[in-house]
Parts: sequence; C-alpha cells; structure tokens
Amino acid sequence: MIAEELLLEFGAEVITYAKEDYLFEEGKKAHYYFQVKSGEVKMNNINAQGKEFIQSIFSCPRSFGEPPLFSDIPYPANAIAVTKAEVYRLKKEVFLELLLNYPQVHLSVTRGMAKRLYYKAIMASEISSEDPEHRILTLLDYLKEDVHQLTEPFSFKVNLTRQQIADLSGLRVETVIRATKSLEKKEELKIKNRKLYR
Amino acid sequence: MIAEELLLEFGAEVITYAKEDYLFEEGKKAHYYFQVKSGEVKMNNINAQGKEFIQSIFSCPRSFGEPPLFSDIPYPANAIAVTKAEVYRLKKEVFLELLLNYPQVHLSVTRGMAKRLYYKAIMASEISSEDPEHRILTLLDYLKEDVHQLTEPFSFKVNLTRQQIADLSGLRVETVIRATKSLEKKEELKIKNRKLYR
DNA sequence: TTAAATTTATGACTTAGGTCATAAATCATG
DNA sequence: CATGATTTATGACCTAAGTCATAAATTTAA
Repeated sequence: MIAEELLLEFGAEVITYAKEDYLFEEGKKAHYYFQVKSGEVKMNNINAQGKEFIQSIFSCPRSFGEPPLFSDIPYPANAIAVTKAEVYRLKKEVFLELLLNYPQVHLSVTRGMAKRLYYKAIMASEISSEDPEHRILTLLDYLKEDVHQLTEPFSFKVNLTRQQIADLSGLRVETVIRATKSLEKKEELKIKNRKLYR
Repeated sequence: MIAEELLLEFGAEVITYAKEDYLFEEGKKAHYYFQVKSGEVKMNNINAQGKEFIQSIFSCPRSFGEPPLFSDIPYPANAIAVTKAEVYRLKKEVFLELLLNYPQVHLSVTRGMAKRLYYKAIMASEISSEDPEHRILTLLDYLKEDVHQLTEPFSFKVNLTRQQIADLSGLRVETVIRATKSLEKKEELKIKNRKLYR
C-alpha cells in the first residue's frame, strides 16, 4: 500500500470499473501499478474447461499486480472487478522511480509481496495435500488473522459466497456447502442466516 | 541473488549442510538471509498424513526464505538440504542494512520474489484445476523456459525424480509415472534411460 | 563387488470429491 | 413488489486419481 497523497503527487489516476470489468489479462505485459481505492478486485484464472481459480481478492487499500513490474514476466492471471471499484493507477516507469526516491515505500511494497508469497505458499500446500474441511479452515483463518487481525472465536464474519470459497480453495461449490455444514456440526464454524462465522 | 563479494563484505558465513539437514523449520521466525553456493535446498511441507509438498528446489545462486525477513510472518515451510550443500548466511539486520545501502540490490531481491510469486500463482492454479499431464508439462515448461532459459524441443534434461515431480505438482509418484509415459506416447516428452527430456 | 536403498514400473481395487439434476431460499432490480 | 438471477441446499451416481501390493532396474555405499 502506498499513501494516497504520494500516489497523486506522482500523477496516479483514479479509474472506475464496473462489476465484471477486466483491469488486465493473463499473459499480458504490465504497464501500471494498481491499488484499490474502493470496491473489490479479484485475480483469477479460467481453465480450458471453464473452471475458475481465484488467486486473491483485494479491497482498499491493497495493491496487486506488482510482480510483472519488477521482472520480465507476464501477468499470471486476470484482474477483474468483483464489484464496482475505484482503483489508483500509476505508470510503471513512474512507480519504479517512486520506489527509488522513497526506500521506505519500496520496503513496504516488498513487505506486501512477502505476505502474498506467504499466503500462496500456504494455499498451494493446502490444495495439494489437505481435505476440503482443512483447506477451508486454513483459508478462513488466514483471512481472519492475517488480513482482518481478529482473534476472538467466531468474530470473523465471512463475506465470501460459497462459490468464492470454492474458487479460492480449489473445490466445487457443493463440496464447500457440505464441508461447511460438517464444520458447523463440529463447532469449528457458525452459520447464522447463511453467513459463515469463524 | 546477491554478489558473493558483497555478501562476504557484509560478513556472510558459508555453512555446509549434509543431505537431509534442516536449515529452518515451518512456523519458526526468520533470522537470516540464505543463498545457495553449491548443492540443492528444498522448501517443503509435510502434512499430518506424512504427505510432502515441495514449494521449490533451489540451487546456486538462488536465495530463499526472504519473505519472513520483511514482514512479521513465520516460515511457511521447512528448508532442507536435498544434497550436501554450501549456503551463504547473512544476519537479518545486516541484510536489511545492505538493502538500504544498495537500492539496486534491493531491486534485484524484489525481482527474485516477484518471480517466485509468479511461479506460485501458476502452480496454485494448475494444482487446483488441471489434470496430471497438464500440471507436469506446466511445471517442466516453467523450469525449462524461466529457470534454464531453454527453447529447443527436448533440450531440457529433467534432473528431478518422479517422486520430486509428484511432490512439486501435488500428485502421487505412480500418477507421475503413468502420466509421463502417456506424454511420451503423445510426443510431448522424451524418455531416454529413465530421464525425462522436454 | 555386493548388499542395501532408491527409483521406476505395473496391475487391481477403492474412494473422496466431482458431476448432474433439481429445488428452495434469498437477493437484486426495473 | 414482482420477477428474474443468484446463492444455498440435497440426493444419486460416477470417475480420475489415489492406494496398495509387488517387482524389476538402477544407484549408492560399505
């Protein structure tokens, strides 16, 4: 995350996207630094059979899509607005210039990438090795503790649909529905009018 | 990767690990920057049922385990020597000091993390959505093109065991054996005395 | 140079989670 | 506020990949 004032000072634009709009596409080169101002943006892949995998969902003030700005790699996934969203957009060259002038900002960008690498490492291992209930709990605990910094039992209200949980954890929606019901019985989750609490 | 001279100038030690030695453990705090001088190091997770997932295998001159140096997160996986290995080790505080003094080095470390994030994004999507043959080809193509910079067909000799391919792609060794044989029939791979070529 | 360990190989079988069909409940929108 | 779209729900069934057993080929180390 980069402070709004600094972004604007360096000439960042604010762009408004409608729900379902693409911000960039898998395989394309990166030209901008992006940071959410309002709304939600997801990065995803769609395979040949139409199955979706959500890499991550970003809301204010998270940035995304930086890796290809640093290295000669294309975007590994699409970025799509989950809701109507406003996004700061800064030209690649200006962004890199900014990092050189503000080492502390560079460090905080690096910190952000470090956290995402941590999340990806955890989820890759989960998806590869764990059963549905374990995967879902790991995902929700990550969101609860690392993103929302909550500790109290059932203090985290999950604002994801069962389908989104499925697409984040490599499962099918029916499996998530069955697994969350089973987790409720085991008192690992609460379900209050269809919303999950962890 | 940081130049050897610079590492030594900042007081890096060279540590020799025997095959199977642990360099650090999942869940622990990070105190050092690591960079391979010789041999191979893997980062992995072992689940409750004993199944292994290999996050990555590193050889000279790759660094690994940086993310927890930047952010207050623990190691998401173990680091274990795959072969006898020599590793540069630099204290966390000195490493961060080095980055502040050498912005270009900081940028190259960021670049390295960006590439790993790219790899993880690709493999997470593969493991979540693709069948065994697709996963294996994507893994091998990544290693061939992005790590070894090879382009000629079958110019990449894979020096991984079937078991390592399985643990990198979330499959079982029998599945990898059957899938690679099938890929050989389809002329996507060559197998010359048990070695894979892509 | 031999014995032990590892790696590759193959067949039979089992099963977890996916697939498909259908529907109720809830939400969003004109 | 009515209607169409989305989300949650449930049962039946199916299949890809995992599991298990066994063995041959190769590599390692003693």
